[in-house]
Amino acid sequence: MDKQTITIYDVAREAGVSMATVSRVVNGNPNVKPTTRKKVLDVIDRLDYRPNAVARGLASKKTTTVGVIIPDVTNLYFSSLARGIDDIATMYKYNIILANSDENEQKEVQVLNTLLAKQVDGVIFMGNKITEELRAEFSRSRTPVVLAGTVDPDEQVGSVNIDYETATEDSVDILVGNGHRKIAFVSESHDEPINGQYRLNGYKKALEKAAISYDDDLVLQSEYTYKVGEAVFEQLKKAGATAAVVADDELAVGILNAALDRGVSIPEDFELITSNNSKLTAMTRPQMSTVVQPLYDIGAVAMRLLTKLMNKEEIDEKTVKLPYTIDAKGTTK
Amino acid sequence: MDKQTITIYDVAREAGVSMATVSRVVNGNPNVKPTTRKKVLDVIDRLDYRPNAVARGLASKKTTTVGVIIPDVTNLYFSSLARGIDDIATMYKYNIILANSDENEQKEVQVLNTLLAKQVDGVIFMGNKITEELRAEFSRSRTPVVLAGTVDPDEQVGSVNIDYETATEDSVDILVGNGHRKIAFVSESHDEPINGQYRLNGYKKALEKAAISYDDDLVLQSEYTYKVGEAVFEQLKKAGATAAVVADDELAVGILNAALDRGVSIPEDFELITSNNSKLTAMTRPQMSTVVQPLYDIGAVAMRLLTKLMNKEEIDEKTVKLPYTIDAKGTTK
DNA sequence: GATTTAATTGAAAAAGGTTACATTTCCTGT
DNA sequence: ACAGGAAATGTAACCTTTTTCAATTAAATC
Repeated sequence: MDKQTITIYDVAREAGVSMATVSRVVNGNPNVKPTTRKKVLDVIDRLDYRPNAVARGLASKKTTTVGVIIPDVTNLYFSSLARGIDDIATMYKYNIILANSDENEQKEVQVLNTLLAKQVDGVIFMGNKITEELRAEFSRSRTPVVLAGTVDPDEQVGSVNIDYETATEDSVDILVGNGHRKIAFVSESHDEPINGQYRLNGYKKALEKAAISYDDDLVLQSEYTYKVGEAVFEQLKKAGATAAVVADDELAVGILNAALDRGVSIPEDFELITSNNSKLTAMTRPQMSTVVQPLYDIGAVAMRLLTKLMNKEEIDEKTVKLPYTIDAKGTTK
Repeated sequence: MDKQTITIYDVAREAGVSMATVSRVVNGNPNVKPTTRKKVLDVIDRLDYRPNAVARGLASKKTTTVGVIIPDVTNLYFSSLARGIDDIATMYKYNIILANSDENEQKEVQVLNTLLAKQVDGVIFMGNKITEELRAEFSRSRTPVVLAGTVDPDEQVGSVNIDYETATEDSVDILVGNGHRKIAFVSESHDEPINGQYRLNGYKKALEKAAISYDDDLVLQSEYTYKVGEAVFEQLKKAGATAAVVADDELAVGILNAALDRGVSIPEDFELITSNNSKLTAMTRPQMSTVVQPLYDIGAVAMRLLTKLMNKEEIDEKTVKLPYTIDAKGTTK
């Protein structure tokens, strides 16, 4: 019934040339006489021929599609990265297959496998921990992978991020400078190197510099959601914290609001620095002081790096660290 | 060098059967003798064979991939829909190609075309206005399309949304009930039927019921971003508005903060009802009163509807309206 | 044990392109 | 006018599956 899809054969026949020639003009191959090109182009236009990307992908072994594994599109941190990724992907004529993983290791592996089955030309992974299984899949397939906003201590694959350690150190420095001695550090699980290794290290270093002894009660592991803010704030108060560095904006807003709802003045009674500079940080009152990560750029650069990898271009540095700043807004003095 | 990709041929040879048989066991076709199945399965396991989805797509004319056109992943309204879409897609073994359109008509058409070229089995479109060109592409291709959070007055394609007209009417009713006579309506362009037709109608109806005459100065068209909130609020004050119904959460937060920053008490001096119930509405102080749209569900139901369409199942109703409620929180009395 | 009938399996034709290689056409110089 | 090389075009193999249809094998019937 819908046999009306017209193929390269039809064009070739109508134009009186071989399909190879049609293929050439479609792909912009210069080895075609201008008059022939015009003739073919006219037929393509008349027949409204649209090349079948699947067939093309099979024949050329390139799908111009990259897989993007994201914990949750609904999280502004990740969606900002994703936006950067997609824009650059579009610029280089790639499409994005986006898959939510919920940071669930099983889902991650499964999703990666279906992406590879679909023959994506590359993969951008956002998450936190690179499990052994994941790493194994990465190297088993010859498909290039770039991590965005994610670190792999082993540096096996490409990655783009910031220096989380010094960013956290800088944040704590500010709070120390404002006179705090009971500074909390709130992040997701320390199993994730980005938290348990880099950020925590930065936190410890800053404490050390200030000769403040490390207090386990001030280091909290919590999921990154708005609603746990209340509970976290309670814990912070119980531990006697007077300031906190928080690794996620949404969580930070939860903590901020929990404080405000309890009549705590911010930044007078409690100071807060968050880590991502997603849109949210400007939307609270007071506005949140934050590490300014170039979110969009992290995504964009990751995608750009991936294009190079897919092109087998020479790469000077597989791991790129983008600069960050710290924007002291309303939640710090 | 990477000729190590093993195909169905390799499996067939190793297992001593034809590729047809391998294909059958891979696809769970019951017409295979159990012993043969086991034999093939063993080889598949040993060789770690993974079917090539592209070849499969070419042969079967099904890619188990759907295209999703989204204005901006970074907007919580849309990303919430997207999350619903992806979850249901995953449930039905589909993947999502996500493409940002920026609500740019040209981009929309272009993106749709590349999605169709990639032979997606279906398309979910989020946007606002369905241009003629877009509609033409929709019907030219035989690919099923479902609109999510988007209306097509012509109801040519499937769509899932809420009743924007009554939702807006209800919102205005509340403000009227609170004694307001100068109620503003702020949305994006009225060229989009969802605003210019449905919401505006609801707004007018409510005014009429309350015998309030329509005042053009109280009806603003603005882009949906946080940063224009300031300017919009200024306009609202100038027009003498004492309350507003806003069609987008991010914009509403902008307006709210602009008011607060100017020392306007909310809801005492100014009331505000927003429209999407994205996460944001809970994050402001005061929390925003809002139309509660089942965002995730709109996406989920849209995707579910699309699976039916792709399956050529009988559909009772191509247009589904999900229920909404109104949650009067802190920005209304 | 011969026939039917049903269950398995295989051969080969798609599916719609790309591309290496062969062939033909076109120029240029002599 | 013709060799020689470049440019343009065509031929056909290939990419990896699915799927139709025919062929084979096994099971069932009397």
